[in-house]
Amino acid sequence: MKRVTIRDVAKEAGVSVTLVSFVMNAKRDPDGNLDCPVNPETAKRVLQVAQRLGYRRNFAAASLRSGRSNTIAVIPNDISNKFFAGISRCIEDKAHQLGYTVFFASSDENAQKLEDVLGAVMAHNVDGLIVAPCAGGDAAINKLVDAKVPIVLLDRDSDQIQNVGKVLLDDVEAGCMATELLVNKGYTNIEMISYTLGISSLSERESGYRNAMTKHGLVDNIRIHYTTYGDAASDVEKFIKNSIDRGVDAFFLPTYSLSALALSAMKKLGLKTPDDLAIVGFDESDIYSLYETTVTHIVQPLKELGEKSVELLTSMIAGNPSEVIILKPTLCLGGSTERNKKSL
Amino acid sequence: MKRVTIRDVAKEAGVSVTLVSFVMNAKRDPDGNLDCPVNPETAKRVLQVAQRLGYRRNFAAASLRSGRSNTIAVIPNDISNKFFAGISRCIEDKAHQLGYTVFFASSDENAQKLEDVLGAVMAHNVDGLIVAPCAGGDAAINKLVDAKVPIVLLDRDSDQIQNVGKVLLDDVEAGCMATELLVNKGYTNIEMISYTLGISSLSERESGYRNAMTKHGLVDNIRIHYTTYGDAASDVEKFIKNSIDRGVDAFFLPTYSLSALALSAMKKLGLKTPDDLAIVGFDESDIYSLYETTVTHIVQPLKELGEKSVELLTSMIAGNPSEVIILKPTLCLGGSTERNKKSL
DNA sequence: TTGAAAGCGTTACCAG
DNA sequence: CTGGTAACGCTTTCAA
Repeated sequence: MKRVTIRDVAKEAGVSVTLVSFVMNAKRDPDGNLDCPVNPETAKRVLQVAQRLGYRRNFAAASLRSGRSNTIAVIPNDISNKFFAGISRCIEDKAHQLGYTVFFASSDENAQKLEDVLGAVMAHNVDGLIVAPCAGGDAAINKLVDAKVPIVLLDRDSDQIQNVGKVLLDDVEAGCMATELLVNKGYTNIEMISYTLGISSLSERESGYRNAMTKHGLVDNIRIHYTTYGDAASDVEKFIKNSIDRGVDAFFLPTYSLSALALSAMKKLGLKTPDDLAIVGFDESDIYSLYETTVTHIVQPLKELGEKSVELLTSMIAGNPSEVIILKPTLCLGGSTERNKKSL
Repeated sequence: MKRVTIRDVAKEAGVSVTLVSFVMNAKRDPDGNLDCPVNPETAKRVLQVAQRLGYRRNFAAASLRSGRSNTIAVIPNDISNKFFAGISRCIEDKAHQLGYTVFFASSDENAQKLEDVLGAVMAHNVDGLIVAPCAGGDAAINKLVDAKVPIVLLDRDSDQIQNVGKVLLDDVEAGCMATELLVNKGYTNIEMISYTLGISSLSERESGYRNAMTKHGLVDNIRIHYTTYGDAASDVEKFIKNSIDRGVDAFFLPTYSLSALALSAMKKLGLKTPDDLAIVGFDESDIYSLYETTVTHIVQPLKELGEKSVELLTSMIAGNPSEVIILKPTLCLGGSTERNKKSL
């Protein structure tokens, strides 16, 4: 079961390896014709022979020679988290469609691990990277930027990193949207819980919250509680418990995990939404519709985020300049922000 | 910014490329010493030079020459679904730890797409595959088995595929466990909803249900409703609605998505668990603890499934024989099966 | 313990 | 339009 090489095809078709290489690399133009300097007759014969022999290009050899690998790497903090799992699927589909195969590796919000996996994927000659930078990871990423590796930052920005493509959510708008909805529904004592992760998406959602509160004359009520992944479960419960005594009437949770923890804490504490506390959550999940009262939440355009990042990256790989793409969040209304109404 | 090659290192260290290659491929033995036929002094010098020059192996070249790539591919039906997203993370961590980089690609329960992505990853010389076979995908997988590609079947079995490793859940036991719990709690009119997917995990969970019902003299109450991904939402609601009239008192849902749909339908229909209907769901999710009544569910050992599959695959890549590993599910009790009790 | 040299399968370059 | 041939960077004999 020896591997069929370009040489076997060439011999069988009675042409040179060069011809075969041309044909195999040719793209079909809109008319379905091969776009290469080869006699169509010959090309067709080569194609048939290749098909018959079961030839498949050896990417390792092609990569070694050409420097390109038709491979990209996607590095989120955790591929199993809801947001990235969804987006990864969109990335994968788009990449496959464009002829790329994709490596996935999680950085774990850990700069050292990020550097590790960057090293690992670069050793495989990936043509480009889609990365969600974690705190402290700027240096490692910049090293690759300097080495001219095409990179797209996804979901998180970093002003320490220049000359890369960016596909981001308008996080300020997201925070603003959530807060203003609450204000418009009559809530005033609105607080927020966030992680001390040092990533742009969170800090911008916080800015959005602050801006909106300030704009509506609620600057004195601004309060953001901070926690970490490890302590989140107990911290969130504590924050919520204490807040009730202080007369807080609404919480904005800027990530899915914080939203789930908040709902869980409320259930445990016997608090109801919206009666005891209004809630605006983040990202999509079954829990928002299955919770006793449906939960209002901010929705990110996953499909677009994923597809745009692949499109931008491949465009950069092809030599085009980097771009910054900012996508808009949308709001999905639930009962958790409907003051004085019992909702579905 | 030219790439540092083994030659550069050799020249700089004043040794031959062979030596450098030896050193770079040597594994550290338990004492931390390099396990290769090279003078320790020389080895150390080479290592230092490599470090200083920032050398990193070019896997494309290594792969071309050696036939190995230090790459594996993981092909679930959908990397964004809850179960596979979780397991992918475990696979990724273990693979990284063993020095492998991993491609992910979804088959979409589509035999043609499976064949596509198999072709794509094989062209990249992956050393082995972890696959969750979809209906009709046996032929494509068998072609690779015949080509001696090490393969581990994960989560789903197929008796059409021989000579591969397998890491599976004891799905019969899972179905049995769920059913017997319900029987022991006093439920007798227990039904099940499943997909017509033609995959082993589902059909074995059905067998478990049937076995348990039969064993407890409830053979006449056996009833499995079938649906498809596309129609699931409306079908599940219909099944549940009709079942109430027939006096059904419990449902076993053998996947996460069916569980979520069932809970959603019940909410919509104003049915309560366990009062109107007892529920046993599948896989882990926040919804089971956040639902009005906590939901009893079957838990798969994700971490073990992921890690074992990587360990088995790498062992097979190293030339060891294939194995079949069957892991046991566990039960997580909630209020949804507590007849006549109002639970947390 | 060390080194020279032969490829691995492609693509890129240069001729015809 | 077509074909020869030299790399690409590494691993792997084989010899010293």
